[in-house]
Amino acid sequence: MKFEAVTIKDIAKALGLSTSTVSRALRDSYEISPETKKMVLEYAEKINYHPNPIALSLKERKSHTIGVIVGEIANSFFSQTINGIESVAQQKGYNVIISQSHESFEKEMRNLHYLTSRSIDGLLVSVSVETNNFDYLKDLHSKGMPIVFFDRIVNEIDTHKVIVDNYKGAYEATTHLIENNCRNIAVLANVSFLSITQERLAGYKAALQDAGIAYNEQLVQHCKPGAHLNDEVVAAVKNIIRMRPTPDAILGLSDKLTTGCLRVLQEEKVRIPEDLLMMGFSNGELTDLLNPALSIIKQPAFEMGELSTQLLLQLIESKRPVTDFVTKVLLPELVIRNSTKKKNLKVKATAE
Amino acid sequence: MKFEAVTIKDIAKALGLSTSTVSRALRDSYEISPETKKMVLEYAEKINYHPNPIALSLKERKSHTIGVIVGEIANSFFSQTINGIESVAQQKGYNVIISQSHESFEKEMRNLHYLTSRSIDGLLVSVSVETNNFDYLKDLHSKGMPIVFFDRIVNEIDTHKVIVDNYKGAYEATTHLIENNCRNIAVLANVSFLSITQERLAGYKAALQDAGIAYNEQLVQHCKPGAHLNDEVVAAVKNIIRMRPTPDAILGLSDKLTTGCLRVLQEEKVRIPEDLLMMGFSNGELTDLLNPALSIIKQPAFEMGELSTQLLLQLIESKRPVTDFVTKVLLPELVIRNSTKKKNLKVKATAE
DNA sequence: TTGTATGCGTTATCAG
DNA sequence: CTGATAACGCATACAA
Repeated sequence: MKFEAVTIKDIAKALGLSTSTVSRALRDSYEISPETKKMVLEYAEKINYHPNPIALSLKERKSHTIGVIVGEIANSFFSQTINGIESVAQQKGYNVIISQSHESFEKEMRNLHYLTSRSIDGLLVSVSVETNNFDYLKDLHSKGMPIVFFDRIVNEIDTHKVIVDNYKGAYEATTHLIENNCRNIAVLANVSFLSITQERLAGYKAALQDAGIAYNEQLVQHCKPGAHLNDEVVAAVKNIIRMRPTPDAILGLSDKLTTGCLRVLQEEKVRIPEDLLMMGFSNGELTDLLNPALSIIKQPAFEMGELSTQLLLQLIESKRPVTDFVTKVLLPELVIRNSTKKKNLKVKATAE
Repeated sequence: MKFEAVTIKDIAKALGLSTSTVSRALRDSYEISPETKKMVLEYAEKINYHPNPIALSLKERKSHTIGVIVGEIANSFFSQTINGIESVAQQKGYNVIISQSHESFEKEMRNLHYLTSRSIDGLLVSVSVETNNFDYLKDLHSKGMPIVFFDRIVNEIDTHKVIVDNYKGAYEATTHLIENNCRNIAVLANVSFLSITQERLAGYKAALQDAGIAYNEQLVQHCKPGAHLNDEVVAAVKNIIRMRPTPDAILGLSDKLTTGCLRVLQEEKVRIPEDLLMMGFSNGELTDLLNPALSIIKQPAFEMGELSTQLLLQLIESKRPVTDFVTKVLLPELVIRNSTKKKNLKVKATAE
């Protein structure tokens, strides 16, 4: 009464052939006569035969499954990335197991253990905001597990990486604010050991420098991730709006920070763009519904998912060990809205 | 050089035992001497043995994998549901394969075929907005595939179902609008064959009736799903705001419809609550950032995911065929904000 | 208490 | 061209 029962053996028995002949016929082997092939194929079709993927996995020592570690599915950036991952994976016959770190290092480790114990063929990783120790990943990688990092990468591990040009995104956003006469641009950042924090901060600094504005460390507020992120953001934004002289703009360096900031500003009745300008990294669908409209730096999340998966599958399926690892850099899209009082201009996202 | 190589055989060889003894020792069988057990367990631990889940699957004829079919991961409601699903599944040692219908019947069918060909143990389904034909699902179910429906259920198939009390949610929201002196309440609905549409519409009608307000069919705008949903919403909302007498409120019967409506209202410069009141079903995180704040009916998505998964695993693991199927009804949470000029009151979500 | 043999579904390696 | 057999890693019925 169990759901699937039809195997190669059934076909063999019904047709008076051996299992090997059937197997070969199904795989369209050259050593099978056209008539036999036709017969087998037709019968298989008729009784709706499908090879058992588990048996195949056991034989091939491949699970056709890749593991994905992200912060949170509910984060728009990640759900868009996952769309990209699934579209490529499914097309190539791979399963995807997603696990969320919820931005906790401990949970990330647990997931990593879980995934590797489930015999996955490869790993797609965006490390949690909290992750500061890469020993386990290093160990995994050195043992031969194919890994591709995306977005929040681990520089110390030599493998394929896919990132957004965070430097450029932050540089352009900052420049845009400067062109709108901002001189005191405050920054809301994550902890500084995260690759994306470093890159975005570097872009910010470079833009200031190129405009001849001195960098003021006081203006950069770091928020520790984790359960208390919200509190951290509240405190940070309050710090910013109480500074003297009052900053004339805020730059949010991540999705969560940007929306968190908006929330606080709204509560504190600070108006955009009347009281200050704001730009931020964000992939949320609703940001364009926010009033006042917020200018954002949007990441090509879907493309990032696609590209990472392509690279990973390539790694998995390559016969020889790969040594020439690449780092792909995607361009973010600057979406300028009326909050910065300029007419709309878009920079399309393209792969480099 | 492959990643995982250590098997029961390795342990057996190293310890001079047979594989069956090792297997039994690892499974803590009563017929193995304590000393042997200890020895095996310690050695297994030492060389970091993990049973090969694929071999187990082949043996047990179980993949320990469940398939999930949802509309879109990027939809907050679904991503929250998936969180619930994964938390239960992972805890019980099950993998989750997610596939998105993107609200297309054809894609849903493709995914269904894909999933069943991957030998999954059970299926968690929320049918796409477009799905009008349940033959394949019926067939699958009749062949013994454990299925649990959640949110958008298929009434004709007799199995466990988990839904939100859509009737009540819509009833209370409508009542709330009526208490705020609305008499002409327009509705933005999905196609009428969807279970959730029917239930929510029924709640709306009942609330009108209980308040002695005549039901006016003209006020209900149905939007066809799919690629042109956005256009449909634009047209529907324009219809609504051009009606005479102008409706004094709009009720959005789904997440997409609600945010879509807000978008159009904003473009058309219709203000909430000055020009009309609005309430809607929504699970988006950002809705509380919207200005003016929108009162919403929020679904207990996480709990729904947890509960559905528990029921499914129960179905999968039960020895005898199950016949006493249940339909669990969860309560939505009404979040009233200042857009409807009443003080905040919350109805907590609880399982029934 | 432990070992031997078998099978889960498939393919690869030999024989014929 | 086709068939028999072994193997993938594990659990278990049966023997010892």
